Amino acid sequence: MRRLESSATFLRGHISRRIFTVPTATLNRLINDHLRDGGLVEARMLFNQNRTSLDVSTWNTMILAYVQRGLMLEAHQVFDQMPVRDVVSWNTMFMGLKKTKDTETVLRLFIEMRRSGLIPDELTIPAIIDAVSGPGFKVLVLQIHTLAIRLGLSLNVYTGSALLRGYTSLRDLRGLERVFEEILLKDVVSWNVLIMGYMKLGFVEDGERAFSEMPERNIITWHTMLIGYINNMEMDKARDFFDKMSQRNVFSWTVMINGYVQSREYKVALLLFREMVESWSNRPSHYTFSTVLKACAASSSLLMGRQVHSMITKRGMACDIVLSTSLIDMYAKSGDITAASHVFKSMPVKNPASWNSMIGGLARHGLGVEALKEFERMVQCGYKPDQVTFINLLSACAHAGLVEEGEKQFMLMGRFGITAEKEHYACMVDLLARAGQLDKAERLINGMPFAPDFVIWGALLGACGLHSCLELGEVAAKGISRLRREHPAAYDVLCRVHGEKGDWTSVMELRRLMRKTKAKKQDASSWIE
DNA sequence: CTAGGGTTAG
Repeated sequence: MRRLESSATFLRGHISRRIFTVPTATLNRLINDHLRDGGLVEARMLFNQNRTSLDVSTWNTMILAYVQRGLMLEAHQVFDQMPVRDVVSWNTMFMGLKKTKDTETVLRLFIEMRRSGLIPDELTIPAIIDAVSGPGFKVLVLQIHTLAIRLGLSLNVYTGSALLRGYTSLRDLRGLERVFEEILLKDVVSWNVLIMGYMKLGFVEDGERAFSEMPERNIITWHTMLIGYINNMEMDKARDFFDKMSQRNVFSWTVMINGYVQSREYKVALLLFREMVESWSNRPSHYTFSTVLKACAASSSLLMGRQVHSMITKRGMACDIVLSTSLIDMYAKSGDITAASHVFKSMPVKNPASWNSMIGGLARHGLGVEALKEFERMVQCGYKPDQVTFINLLSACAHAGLVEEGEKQFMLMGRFGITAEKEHYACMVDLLARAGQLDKAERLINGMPFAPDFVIWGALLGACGLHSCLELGEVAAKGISRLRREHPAAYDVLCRVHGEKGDWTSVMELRRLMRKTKAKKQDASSWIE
C-alpha cells in the first residue's frame, strides 16, 4: 500500500510533464482515487493530460463521475469526445439522463446506439424504459420487449422488472403477467414491481395474492402494498396493513399520514402524526413535516401548525425551501397572515412556489393590493411568474374587487410566456361576475378556447345568486348538471368558497344541485391547489 | 468501469 502511494505521488509529478506513458490500470486507479476524495478537478486534469492513451473504462469512469454529480452537460461532452464507446458508456449516459427526465435525449441516443451496431445488455433496458413509459408509446414498449426477447434479455431480472414497469404504464395486465412469467429467477424487486403494477391497474386482490405467494418480502414490499391500498382508496385496509407491519420506519409513517391527507381525513392524519411523535419510534423527516403541514393547512389547525413549526426550527430544518413554503401556506390557510409573511420574509432563498403561496395567502385574506405589490416585487427580484402565480393574482383581484387591475394582468400574462388556461378564465369569470358584469362574464365564457368546466359554471352560478340573475343562473346550473361526472369534490370547495363570503343563496343552490346530481366525496385529488 | 422497486411544497 505504501509503495502504491509513493508511486502514485511519483507519477503525479511526472504525468504533467508527459514524460512517461502511464499504464492505463494505474491511471484509472489514480483517477478513481481523486474522485473518491471529491477531487473532480484533479481527476479531470489527469484525464485531459492522458486523453490519447485512455482506455474505454477510464472514459466511462469519467462520465460516471459527472453523472453522479448530476452534471449531464459535462458528461455529454466527455461522451461525445470518446474515440470508442462500449455498452457501459451508453448505459451510464442513459442512467444519468433518466434522472433528469430528459426522455427526448434518451430516445435519440438509444436509436443512435442501435444504429452503431452495439448490442444492448441487461442494464440498457432498465435505463431507457422510463423514456417510453407513458401514453403514446405503446408500440415502442412492445418493440423493446421484442428486442429483449430476441436478445434473450427478458429472462433477466433487471430487464424483466423494467418491462413490468413498461407494461404497467400501458395499463396492460396481460403483458404485465406475461413478462413476469418470462423472468427466470424472480427476486424481491421483481415481485415488488409486479405488485406495484397490479395495484396501479386497480387489481388489489391480485396484488394481495402476489404478496402472499412471494417467497420473501422486504420493507419496500410492505410500502408498495400500503401505497397500493391508499391509491385504490382502501383506507381501512391500508390502516389495518399499517398496524400489522412487522417493521416500520419514517417512510411507513409518512406514507400512512399522507394517505389520510390524500383522502381528506386531515384530523386522522394529525392524530397519527401525534402518535408517531409521542411513540418516539421514528423521527419525522422533512417529507413527514411537509405532509403534516398540508393537513394543518387543509384543516386550519393553527395550534398544531405552530407546534410543527417549532419542531422544524428545533431540527434545524427551517431553511428548507419546501418546508418554508408549506409553512407559509399553512399559516395563510389557517388565518395567520402575519406569521405567513414573517416566514416568507425570513427565507434566505425563495423560489416561484414560495412567492405563489405568499401571494395566494394575501389573496385569500382579501388583501388584493398587497398581493399585487408582492407580485411586482417578485418580478423585480427576477423570479419568473408561472400559471399558479396568475391564478393567485387574478383571484386576489377578484376577492378585492379590483376589476380593471385583474383585466390588465389577464392581458399581460402573455408577456411572461403564459397562456391562459381554464383556471385563469375561471378567475376572470369570477372577477367579472362578482362585480356584476354578468354579460361580460358570459361573453368571456363563450369566447374561451375550451369548453367551460365545473369551476367556471360554479363561479358564474355563484355570482348569479349574488345578483339575483335567474336566467343566466339557469344556464350555469344546466352547464353544471352536464358535467357532474367530473370533480365531485369541486362541489365541496365551491360550497366553502361561497359560504365564506356569506353568500348563502348560491350555497343553497349548490347544495340542492349536489343532492340532485348525487355528488360523492370520492375524488381525492385536488383540482386547484 | 453501470445496478432494477417505495414519500415532499405553490
